[in-house]
Amino acid sequence: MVADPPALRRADWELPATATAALRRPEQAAEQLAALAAAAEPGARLGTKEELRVHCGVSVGTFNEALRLVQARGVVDVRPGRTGGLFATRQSPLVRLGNSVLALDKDAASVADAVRLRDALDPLLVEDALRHAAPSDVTAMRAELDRMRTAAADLDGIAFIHANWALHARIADVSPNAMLRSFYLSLLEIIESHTLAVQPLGDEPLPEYIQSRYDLHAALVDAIDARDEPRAIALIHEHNMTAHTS
Amino acid sequence: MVADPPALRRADWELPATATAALRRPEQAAEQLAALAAAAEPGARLGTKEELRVHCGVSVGTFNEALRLVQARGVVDVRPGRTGGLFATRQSPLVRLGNSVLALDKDAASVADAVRLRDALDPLLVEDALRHAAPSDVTAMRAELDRMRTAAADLDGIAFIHANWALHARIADVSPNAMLRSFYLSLLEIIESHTLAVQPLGDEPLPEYIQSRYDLHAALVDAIDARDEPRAIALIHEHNMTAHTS
DNA sequence: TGAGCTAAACCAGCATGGTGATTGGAGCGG
DNA sequence: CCGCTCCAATCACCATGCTGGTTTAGCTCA
Repeated sequence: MVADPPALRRADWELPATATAALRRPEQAAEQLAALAAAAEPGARLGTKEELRVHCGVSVGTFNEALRLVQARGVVDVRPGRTGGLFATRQSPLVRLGNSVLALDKDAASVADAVRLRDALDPLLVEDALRHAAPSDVTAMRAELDRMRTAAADLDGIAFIHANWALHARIADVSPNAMLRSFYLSLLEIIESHTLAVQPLGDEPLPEYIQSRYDLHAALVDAIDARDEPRAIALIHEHNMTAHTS
Repeated sequence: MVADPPALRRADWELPATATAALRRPEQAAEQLAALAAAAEPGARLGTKEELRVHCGVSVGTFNEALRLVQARGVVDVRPGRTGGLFATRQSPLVRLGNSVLALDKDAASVADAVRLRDALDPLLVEDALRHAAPSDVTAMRAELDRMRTAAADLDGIAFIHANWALHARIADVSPNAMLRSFYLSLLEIIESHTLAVQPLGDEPLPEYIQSRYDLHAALVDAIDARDEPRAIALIHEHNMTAHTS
């Protein structure tokens, strides 16, 4: 039995360039660890750091980096002491959701998809706003409404749509559902980062379109303020039927 | 000017136990880096590894771990070469979404919230299924439907609801919208991990309730198969008005 | 038997020093 | 002026060895 010699030079560890590209060693090791953890029962002991480090074939520092990554992903748990080591963690669905979103390809987030999702979630947020909006929340909404009105008067489409998003964000802020809030706000960001200006649906002239959008949102905030649920729901549906931003 | 001495012993680096708890040094350093990156313009050079390592007051290994973390979060970018170093990155909304979900408190995912979200997304998935379902997809759906029927015949509520979820997952699989798919499937997982059995709405006896749920889903798959959009939409709305699982 | 101590096996940091790749500027010859 | 080579800065790994905390198996002893 020969102890394998230390990998002092790069050639000793750098595997053939084919298909290795772009993935650094810590990430490779992290993948191995994640695979190990996924294959094991939750709570199972995977081994000591040293054992697994050797198994991954990396140095201490690199292994610590890999470990930190999988730990951040909530896939493994490290425990000290005599019976310590690495343990597979039961992955909560929420963590899986986070990771699956992170794993999503960058261009997987088409704006059209995001808009569609946002439209589906809008009614929920309006519902929540109806139920939970405090006076201060409504005040914040009206402030954004003012910005929209100013932008509409200036015919500044860019400012208008930004104020519009801000209003929707204010509405979302009211929801007690953290998941919904977080997701909706991110959708808004996705849309915002790809959208340049307002654009009416069909042939309606822009000033009239902006004005009608403003009126609709003002009515929505009024309905929320008045706790007029049917009206608010109707308005948000109209909102999503007539909007078109690109 | 005195060069500060090496921190050879633990007392040299371990700051007073108050308020430090639970956050390891690599995470602390990662926070510092993230703050730096957030304060800077996207693309700005934050400094060399060595400079920032000293700024964070940690050792090389620890700093590398911190670096790997913020890199995984996509907030910084490390570049080699003479003009290399750390650079602030423009964080994509999708990455922010992923991180915000990961940051969500574990108990933030109440089942009720998840159910509400799922119900809001169901119509979108049915729409997508109507548009994109291939014959093989429908076959898969019918297989789950069979499992539901068997479970219904056995009056096995557990098996029934699992088959039901599997059917919904099949429907979701058809959607070309990766974000929607991913999110919906995770919601299903959240619900699944907290739900024990079917429970009818109101006083309807269980066998009849299960039968009616089966009929509804069977009709839905038929409508998808027949590309009968109005009917499918109507069914999914009925689905979400009458369901109650806990 | 049971309470208490010891020591082994872990992990978390630290420091130092080395090889090799990547990058861009500086200098030089044609 | 252009292209070439060379070099300094910087990163990505590697190896080794140290201090000190935590956990528990196992032993001792009343």
